Amino acid sequence: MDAHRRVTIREVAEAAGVSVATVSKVLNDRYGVSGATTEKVRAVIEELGYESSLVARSLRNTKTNVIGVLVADFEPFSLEVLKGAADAIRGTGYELVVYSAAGQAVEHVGWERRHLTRVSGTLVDGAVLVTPTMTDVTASVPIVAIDPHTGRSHIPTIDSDNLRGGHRAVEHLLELGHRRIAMITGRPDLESARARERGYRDALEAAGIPVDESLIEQGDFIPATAAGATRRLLALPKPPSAIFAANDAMGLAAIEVATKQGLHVPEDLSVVGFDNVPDSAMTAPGLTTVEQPIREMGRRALELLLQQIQHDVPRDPHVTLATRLVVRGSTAPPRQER
Amino acid sequence: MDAHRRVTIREVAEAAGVSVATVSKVLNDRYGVSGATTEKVRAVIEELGYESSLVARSLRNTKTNVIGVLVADFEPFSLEVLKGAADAIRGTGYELVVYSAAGQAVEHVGWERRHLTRVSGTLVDGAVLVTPTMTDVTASVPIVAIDPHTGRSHIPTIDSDNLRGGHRAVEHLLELGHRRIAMITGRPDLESARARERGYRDALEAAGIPVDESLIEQGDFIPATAAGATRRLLALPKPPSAIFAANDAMGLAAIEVATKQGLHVPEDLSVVGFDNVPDSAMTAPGLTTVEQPIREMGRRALELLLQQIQHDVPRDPHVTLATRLVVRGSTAPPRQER
DNA sequence: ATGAAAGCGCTAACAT
DNA sequence: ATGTTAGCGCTTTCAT
Repeated sequence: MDAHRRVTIREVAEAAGVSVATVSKVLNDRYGVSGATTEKVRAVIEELGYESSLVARSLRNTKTNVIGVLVADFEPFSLEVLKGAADAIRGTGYELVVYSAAGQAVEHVGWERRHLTRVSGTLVDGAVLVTPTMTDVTASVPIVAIDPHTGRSHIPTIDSDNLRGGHRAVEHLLELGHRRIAMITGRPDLESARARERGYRDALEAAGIPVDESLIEQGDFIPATAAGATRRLLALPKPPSAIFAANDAMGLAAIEVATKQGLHVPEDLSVVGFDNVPDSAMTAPGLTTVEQPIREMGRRALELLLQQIQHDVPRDPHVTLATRLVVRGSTAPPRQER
Repeated sequence: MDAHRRVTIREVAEAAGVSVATVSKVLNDRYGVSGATTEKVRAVIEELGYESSLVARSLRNTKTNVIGVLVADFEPFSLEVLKGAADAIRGTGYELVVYSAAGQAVEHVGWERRHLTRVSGTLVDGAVLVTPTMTDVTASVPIVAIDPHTGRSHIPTIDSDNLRGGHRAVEHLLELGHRRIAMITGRPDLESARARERGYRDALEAAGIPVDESLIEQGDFIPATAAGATRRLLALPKPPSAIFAANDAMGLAAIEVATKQGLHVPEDLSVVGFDNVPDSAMTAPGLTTVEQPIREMGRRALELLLQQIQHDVPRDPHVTLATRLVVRGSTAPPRQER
């Protein structure tokens, strides 16, 4: 396997009959090397297939031309972010390196601190943290957080408008004529989940409908938990005519439970989700949901990071992107208008 | 931003009143450090938030406990591979680092050689190359290729059974009663595309149907090209009753063209694709297609790599995973059986 | 124009 | 048990 040991700058220097310093100068287009020598060295580099070691170079230099993206795992959200990051980095001359904590102790809160510390200052010129569990991190390079669990903080942050998204979801149900609207909430320790619930409450209050706490169930973003919540809601003396679930997975679970109980969605029960994951379009009926511009979030995070790295301009450090209501078949006016 | 400079082992040593060597020993659980000193050092590490630099450590050590995955870009195929790789790395203690050539000159054939050379020998203990354009790479670490453009080579390879997949697609159409079956082929420079075409030819011959070259159009995996090909096929004096497209994107394009011409799919024309991308399930009618187990390919690649790294067992270096026919609404018996 | 030497942060002999 | 030293591959003064 390792028939070919790594070719080092030393070997290039020896083969070209010059010093390592000279080779380094050629590599980095520094002044002070004659044309003839440059050509000679270039030829040897080509012949030996030499490529400088990213590691050695990083150790010596401050600048590496590498941007790091730190994710807890490769799941739909982070993968979509990566697409956006790739969009934004195209043509910038920077390389993108993604670190996943997947193999290590991911469950440990603070994975991002460990990883960030290991790569910042060496190896990367800046980093994007995807859904970090904490934001009180310090690093020797600029960092940007995407949708941090704890909400905005002192580090630049990209998130989407969960508050208005939640508001819009409920508004849509109100417009259809619903008055008893339940909510299955997300994990209360996550800022995004809390904002969605706030949107729900705000929209009801704006419509002059008092919030009925018995219509609010905690779902923790987990389908199984949401299924139980749905059963309880439907068993209520006065069950809701619509449910707003804090994410699509829970919304789909709610539809499944309702359908199993012989109810028709949307005729007997309307359901709205959040996220717009691919699954939500593939079921019958399609799930009405609030879309987050995840790819755009990745793009913007990278742009913000590059700005900081290149111009060192603080700019607007907190960007909130708009969410968008996607209406599909899971919502309709309630059976009996009043 | 860099209020906090990177904490180095030196600073830890000074703060603890010991030498760097001692700190290093504590970090790596080496013998020869008293309990008291160990505790003292640990405390300082905790207090200063020290984390060893991945770069410096890599430069010094042979082993880094990091696996590299090299992709040309973040697109659906490579992202699915990443999920599989993450599956396989969980609990192994290895970290996953993904390098994307996206920001650089991707179009340049041989991106993988450049990247591999830069990270191998330092920084990673092994690497997975995703759809590399070349496989005559040498590296100082074990490498595994997934679905290389050029087919199998001397390096361990994971691919899927394109030959049998193509065969199965056509077999399905034959079973439905089709006899005039056209094919829109992929990029002829890619081994996977050639294998799919071979499967098509084999299946026809096995059924005793001579291959009609006028029914074979080159589509290059590009929807627009496939659309033109479909038009030509449908304009034939004796048009085909079914089309096998070498990928889903082209299959969907074929359906679109046929529908625009007033034909009904599958009544007037059956279409089979290849890949089973999410889109193929979301259209009406759903596209019958051949599924590649992409995630599984990522998983197996990582397993194969770890085997090589850990036990150095060559094992079976070429793994071909089975493809699977997914029947949806785009195929049916031809209108007039003969 | 070229090279010798120092040092980036770390580990591993080899002293002591 | 602890420290001293050399060196991983590279860049960058500073001499020559």
